[in-house]
Amino acid sequence: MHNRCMIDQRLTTLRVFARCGTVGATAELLGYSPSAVSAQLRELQRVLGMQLLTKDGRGVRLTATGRFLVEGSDALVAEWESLRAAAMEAGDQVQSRFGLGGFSTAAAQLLAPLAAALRSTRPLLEVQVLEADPDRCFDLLVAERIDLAVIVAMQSHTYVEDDPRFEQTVLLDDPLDVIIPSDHPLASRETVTLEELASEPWITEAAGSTYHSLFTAAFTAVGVTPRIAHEAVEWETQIAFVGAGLGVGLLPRLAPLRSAENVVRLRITGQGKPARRIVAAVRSGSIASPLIQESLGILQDRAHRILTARPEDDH
Amino acid sequence: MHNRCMIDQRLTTLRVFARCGTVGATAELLGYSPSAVSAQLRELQRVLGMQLLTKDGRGVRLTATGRFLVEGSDALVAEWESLRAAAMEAGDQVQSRFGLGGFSTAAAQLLAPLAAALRSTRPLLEVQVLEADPDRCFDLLVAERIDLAVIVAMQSHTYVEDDPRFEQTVLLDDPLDVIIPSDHPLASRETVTLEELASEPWITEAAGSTYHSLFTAAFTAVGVTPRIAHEAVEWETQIAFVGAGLGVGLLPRLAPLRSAENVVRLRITGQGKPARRIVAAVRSGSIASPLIQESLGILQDRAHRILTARPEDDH
DNA sequence: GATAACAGTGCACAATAGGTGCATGATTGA
DNA sequence: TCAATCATGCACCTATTGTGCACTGTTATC
Repeated sequence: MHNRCMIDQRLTTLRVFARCGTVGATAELLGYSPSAVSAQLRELQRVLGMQLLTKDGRGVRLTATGRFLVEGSDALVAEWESLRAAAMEAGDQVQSRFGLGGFSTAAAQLLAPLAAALRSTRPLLEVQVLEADPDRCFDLLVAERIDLAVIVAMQSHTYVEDDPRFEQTVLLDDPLDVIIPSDHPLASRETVTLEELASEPWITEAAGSTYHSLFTAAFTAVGVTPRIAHEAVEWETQIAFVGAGLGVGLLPRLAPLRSAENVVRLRITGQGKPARRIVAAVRSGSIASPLIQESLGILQDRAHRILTARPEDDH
Repeated sequence: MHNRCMIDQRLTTLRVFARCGTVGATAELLGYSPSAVSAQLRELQRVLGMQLLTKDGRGVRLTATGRFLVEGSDALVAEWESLRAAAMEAGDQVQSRFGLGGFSTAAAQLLAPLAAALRSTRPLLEVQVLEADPDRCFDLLVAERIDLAVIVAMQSHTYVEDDPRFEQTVLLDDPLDVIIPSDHPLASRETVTLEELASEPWITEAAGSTYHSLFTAAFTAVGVTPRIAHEAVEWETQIAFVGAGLGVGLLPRLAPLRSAENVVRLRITGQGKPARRIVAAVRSGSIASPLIQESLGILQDRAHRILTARPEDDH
């Protein structure tokens, strides 16, 4: 795998390790074997004459020096990205490989169209789309496997909003709609408020999942405590539950209802208009790249079109 | 040759090429064969998807993009150097290899003592000294063959004083002394002025050489036009000429007279006290490194001792 | 204008850096 | 105590990368 980055692969490996914490996970992310990662890190220490790692239980851990180096290298990587982007623009050059990453609905609704659009505007570009959850997207960005990620803005243990390694752009606030069985009394309505559904049995994701906190936030915003009846992992499952009359649920507008039987989607009105914020993330420095800029434009255009589409247009 | 730099070798090659202008010279400087350099540059272009070089006559030349990339990479390299230096300090680590470069007298009078001092204070450090003229020293710095260079501050075609790639520290102003035959009427004097020697036949380096401009500058400062009788390339030759009674000459204090027969060294007094400025140069960013700092200290100490030594102490 | 010198590149071949897979050792939790 | 989890060392292998030489195109010299 040829590296188009000018920063030594071993340093990149160290940076990925800093995110992953274990040699094994680092290897998996970079597409190496654990021994290769181990050897790379050992070699890096030898070459730099620094001790970067120490044994820690059955694993290894960064030393203070190692952490220092990783943190300092953020600026280095950003500098390179920015230089490459500027050189691209200055020379009117074409990028050859472009990696995109995003979580399920984003991949389907935003990245797939983007890839298609880029294929027509830049036939020479080799676009690769990887479906991955937000956390992994950041890992993939650091590992240089992808160049642009579409994620749900949400704090998680491995990610903070103002991480200097990434630059982020808001694409859209994806509103949450309500899905209810088509034989529900409110099914003929155009819109509904959360208060009106306060006593319904709700279907949501498992507590602790990424979207669960979004779910609870939506209700606390309007001062309602929903009764959680069922849990589902995928939207399809949740839709099926609703279709079976087990309860009602929240579905992001981006998630398509497709030809789901017995389920209708209603927009939420009232003070609490829950939404999930969807942002694009790139490595710091690369945002000025023309390819990134074009991609962000296409994504935002697509996002706008989705937001302004009529509720029935579910495809 | 393991690279302790985290910047891709191919980019370093491009940077060296930018200084050398030809593939062959680049290869020589980096210790590669021309084909290897050619292949590296081709590969770099492929990987980055940029055209960096164009044919130019029987050689190749950087494109605008290439120049842009090289210039931009200066900051990148400096950033890395600075990061490495900081990590070294933070982790109290020992550097393993340390390359020194300098022109003849500097190598003998300053670098050799420095290397000796470092060998005792840091036994693990592998010190390498390369004698090279100032121009080549800068090439060697860029090529990462050396880490510190001692040069005579003087404009030349490939070097400008405020090159962002280098950081420079004045070590000493090496005064030029006069050397005259010991049977010369003025030989018993302690000091002399240039005016007193205005009518003597002078021995200097060939016109166009690095030191010739220094020579003429010394005389124009006091409004005297010397009569140049002979030309020599090495100090030893010049001293022999003076010893043979062919004329008088200027000799930097750093250059030792050793056991030269029939020659005495006199200090110059009066308004025109010619000197050559000797500076240490390092890659930008690395100046904060403890090793560099220690070395600069030793060099300056040594320089001070040379300046304050009595004139007779010539060894 | 012929010819020699020079600069860069392509190709066959060789060296070696670097990756894989497995076995091993060390540590933690059940 | 045993199984699970991690890192690492080793033997082996791959493929990246460098070398040497031949070849082409360009410039300078006579």
